[in-house]
Amino acid sequence: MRDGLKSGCPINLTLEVLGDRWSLLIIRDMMFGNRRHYRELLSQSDEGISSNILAERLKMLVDQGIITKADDPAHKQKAIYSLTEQGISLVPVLAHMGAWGVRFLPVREDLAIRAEVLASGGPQMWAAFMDELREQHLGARPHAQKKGGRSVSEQMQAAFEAVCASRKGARKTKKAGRPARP
Amino acid sequence: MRDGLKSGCPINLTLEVLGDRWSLLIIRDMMFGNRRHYRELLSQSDEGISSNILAERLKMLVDQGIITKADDPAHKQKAIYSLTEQGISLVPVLAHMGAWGVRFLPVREDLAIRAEVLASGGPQMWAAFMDELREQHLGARPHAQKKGGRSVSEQMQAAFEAVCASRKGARKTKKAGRPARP
DNA sequence: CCACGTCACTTGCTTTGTGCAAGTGGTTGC
DNA sequence: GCAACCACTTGCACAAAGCAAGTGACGTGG
Repeated sequence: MRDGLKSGCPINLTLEVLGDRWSLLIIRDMMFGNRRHYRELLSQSDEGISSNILAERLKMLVDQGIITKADDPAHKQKAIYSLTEQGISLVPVLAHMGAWGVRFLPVREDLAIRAEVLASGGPQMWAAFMDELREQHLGARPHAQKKGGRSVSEQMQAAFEAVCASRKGARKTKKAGRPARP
Repeated sequence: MRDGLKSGCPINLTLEVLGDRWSLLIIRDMMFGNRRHYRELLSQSDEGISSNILAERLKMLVDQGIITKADDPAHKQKAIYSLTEQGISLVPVLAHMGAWGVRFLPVREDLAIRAEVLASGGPQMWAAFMDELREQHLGARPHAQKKGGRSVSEQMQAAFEAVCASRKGARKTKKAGRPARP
């Protein structure tokens, strides 16, 4: 079953590519954490991926056309991994998975805030975020106005820091006037 | 990995529940193929799940609150599995995964048509489909008008049969389309 | 009322995949 | 020149997947 496909069903094929414990976490880190190097993905991962698994998955994701690998011009032994359009197209999938996790699973508040922001922003915000990713990963030109001058990543980051601050201050005013999820 | 959570990130938690090769396929069959019994899930699966894996995953999905198990009143030795609201909430995730697969992977035309219909219908159609699932699985009352009198499952089924018919023109039916119960 | 098929699983065993620790050879900064 | 760093690779233990066969409760026809 290495390349022997169990069936041509789109959901099955998607699962054969991404249906393991690590691939989507790597993509998540590249998308939301802006990790572009092997070492960053290895040591800044919240879940502690091991080096052989990371190497194998990166290779597989490159083979599948979900990411690309390029030399870092600033550092000969480093490689830069970038999302392709195919990888960027996973934003809605990850957004929905995050929203589902936030709603039904015991998530940690600070780690959930990005998913909440993204979920509450809806498809419009996802599209804006995908444009930002195209800029960062594909070198595309920005073609959409940023709402209020803040990028989606900045909004997520700000919300994250706000939650961290309010957690630290135990009983601080909640700054976000963001609509709570249903 | 047994119960030890790697992190409280919503995407990671979702993957710990659903990030294996079979769970989402079982849910897909329950959603789109209306398989409600162990035997149906076992023998009508396109991918050929084995009995022990199916039994284990069903137990896990029940534990996670994604499905429920009940006695079949018509047949004492049968059990009926139903999606919970938590399971039904996976419709958008599956819809996006299907759409992604259709766009980027070598799907088989006839198996992809349902995903295409659902993707083109957008969030509105997903909501309608979720209402139909609430009827079938939770015994909820229909509370939305069906567009043109056709349910979403009927629309998907009709599109599937249309594709099968046009393929049959080219000689043979490979994988006989088994009609899902309406 | 009993033989036989069906039901939802279990069990035993082999094959495959995953995860950790340690190691590799090349590169960079001092 | 050499220690630290880089992206991996190797070896080995263990967990999960897969297959075949088995289990006992149940249902059905004669």
